[in-house]
Amino acid sequence: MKFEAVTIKDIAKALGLSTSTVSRALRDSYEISPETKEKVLQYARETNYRPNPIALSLKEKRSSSIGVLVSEIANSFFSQVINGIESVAQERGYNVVIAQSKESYEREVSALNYLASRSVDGIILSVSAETYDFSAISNLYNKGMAMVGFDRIAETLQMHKVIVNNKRGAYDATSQLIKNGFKNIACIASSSYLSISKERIQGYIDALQENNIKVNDELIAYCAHGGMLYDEVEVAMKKLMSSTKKPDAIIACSDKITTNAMRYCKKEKIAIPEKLGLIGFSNLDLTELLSPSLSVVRQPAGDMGKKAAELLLSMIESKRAVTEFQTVVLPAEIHERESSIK
Amino acid sequence: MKFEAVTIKDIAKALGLSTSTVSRALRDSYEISPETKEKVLQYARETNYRPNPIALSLKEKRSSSIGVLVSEIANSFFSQVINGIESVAQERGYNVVIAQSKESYEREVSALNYLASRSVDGIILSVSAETYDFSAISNLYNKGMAMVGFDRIAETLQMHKVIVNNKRGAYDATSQLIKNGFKNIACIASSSYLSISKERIQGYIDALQENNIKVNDELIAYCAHGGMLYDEVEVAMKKLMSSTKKPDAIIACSDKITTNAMRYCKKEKIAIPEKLGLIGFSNLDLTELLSPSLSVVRQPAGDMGKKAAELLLSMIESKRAVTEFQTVVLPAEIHERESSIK
DNA sequence: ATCATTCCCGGTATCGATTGCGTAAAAAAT
DNA sequence: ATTTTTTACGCAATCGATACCGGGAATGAT
Repeated sequence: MKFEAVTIKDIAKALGLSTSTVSRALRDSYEISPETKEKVLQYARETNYRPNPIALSLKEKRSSSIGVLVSEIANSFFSQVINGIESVAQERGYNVVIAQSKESYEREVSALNYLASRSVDGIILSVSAETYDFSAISNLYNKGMAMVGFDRIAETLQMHKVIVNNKRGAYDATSQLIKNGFKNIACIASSSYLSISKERIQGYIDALQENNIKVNDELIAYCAHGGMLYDEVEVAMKKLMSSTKKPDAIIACSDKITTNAMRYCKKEKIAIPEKLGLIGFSNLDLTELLSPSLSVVRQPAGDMGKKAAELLLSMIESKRAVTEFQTVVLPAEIHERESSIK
Repeated sequence: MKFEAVTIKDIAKALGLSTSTVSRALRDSYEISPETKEKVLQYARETNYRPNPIALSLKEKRSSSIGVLVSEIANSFFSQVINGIESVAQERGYNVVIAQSKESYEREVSALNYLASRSVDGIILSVSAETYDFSAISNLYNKGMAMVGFDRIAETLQMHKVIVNNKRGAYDATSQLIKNGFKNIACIASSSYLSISKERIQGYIDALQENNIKVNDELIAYCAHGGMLYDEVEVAMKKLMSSTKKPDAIIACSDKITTNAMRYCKKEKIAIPEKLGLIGFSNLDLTELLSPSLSVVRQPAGDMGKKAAELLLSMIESKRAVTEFQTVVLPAEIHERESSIK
């Protein structure tokens, strides 16, 4: 048995009316007599009639759905963002279609094409760690697809963006390590291509310079896959820990990097914070239960998702082309716990 | 500017052919001459033609999309399940539409109607903690909507189901606490309505009885919202800790309950495992970094999602009605760490 | 040269809902 | 009683793609 919904045609046939009359009755048109309206409405209620959204989409050339492209759903930050997006979308009658890039440029491009070919009305995306060529995105964008970027954004593209104050977050985190007596602070970032990496590293550098600490390139490491793989974080940690001036603290620039760095320390029995201070960007909601409790820079992920969805829907629903682009910058929260206090 | 894709009509007009010819050429019909085919295919490639899935959906009466209904996306277990579902769906040309119940029966029903009205071809769902009336689900199911349940299933409904061996998982976890010398073991479960609660409690009881420990109802607590709210877990913990025979260990039956119980202990300075042993169901991927490292029963969430998606797609794509229903039971993994070892 | 067959392709209905236009019947105006 | 207006509804096109049916032209057969 196949799921078959009641159509306007069924109602028309049952009541001996034409489909146009039924349609107009349902939309409460003045051209329909009160008695006919009542009959139609009652029958529609009884049969639990719902307009077929696919037929509507075809007619209206819009699908009332938005695509979300992230590197990985099973990542607390992204799932919190999706949570925010979904709440706004649901409220406004849109559904959310999700796709993952798994930090692969290739998968990102195919996911974009997939979403476009699935006729979503707009796309909210955070680029993969491998992405430095934004032409696939800009092509789609230039064809008129509504798009909003968040977190990892394509800097060169003119579009609405939702980010946190990454530089400030990293600056505050680094300053805090300095204030707590750490002298030789290293930084592990995601892929060097990413906007967030650049901004966070800049915040780190600014804090060092403001405290008259020389910036040492040897103490900056990158993870090409955004820390998704434990191994790349281990490599980065090994490199840092074997540098000529061994660091006494680390600022980690993403969720996965932070936790994988912690894993490495546990494995190598490096005491945190005694031997190595640690603070990292993270949206896990139990960092205070870690051992030691973890100091984090937290992004307001839910709010970011909500804001991105609102921007996208306003673009989709605006009559004329959008020419002014907003970059919404939300504040990052710092939670100082044990891991960054000597 | 609105996103406008190339249609079959555009191709027909450009090449001076009819839409039917173009359609057939694209589908490589024998009725079309090789020259015409080549012209059409080339033009389609140049213009990056993609068939409009909405038009196809309307014609074929299927949308090539599946709905997923979970209580909360931002929950590691569910996001891992969705991850698995998405990987299978993507591969088979389906997209995934997500909806959340937030543990509310009302939201669950409206989300179900929403998904059905959005013309998904099938639904994968895990019921909310509030749900004990499965009529909304069975109504939809009886109308012919393909559905697969996972984790929290509707026991009375005849449908494909994917679960873990909950009884065994809880049995093993409890046995382990007993083996480690805990004498007075309490259990905190989700809502008493849920299949998983019943099964896990049964596993707990079986383990106690097998070890000749009297089951004490005072030591079984429930969380109506599945532990989603910290407060309900705190209430449960307080109740347990003030019972006549104060427990020396706890088995927690969901992700949120486990971590919130740990939060409570931290807040109340109850030493784990010295004062209170703890083991819980959880799919967080950093439980080994917690303080103390947390003993968990872990569900193979990704595999559950994959299996559920495969079952659903086979249902959707099968010609005839499905009459034999599978219940796939995957093993739960036990990870013994510090929190359950005295 | 005439008829039949094959090859290629176009016309049109269909899916469900909306909407501009046309129109019969009833009501109102003259 | 005739004309005009209003009421209340149906017809048909539309959105994009597919598929059944039908038909013109070229080829082959007789």
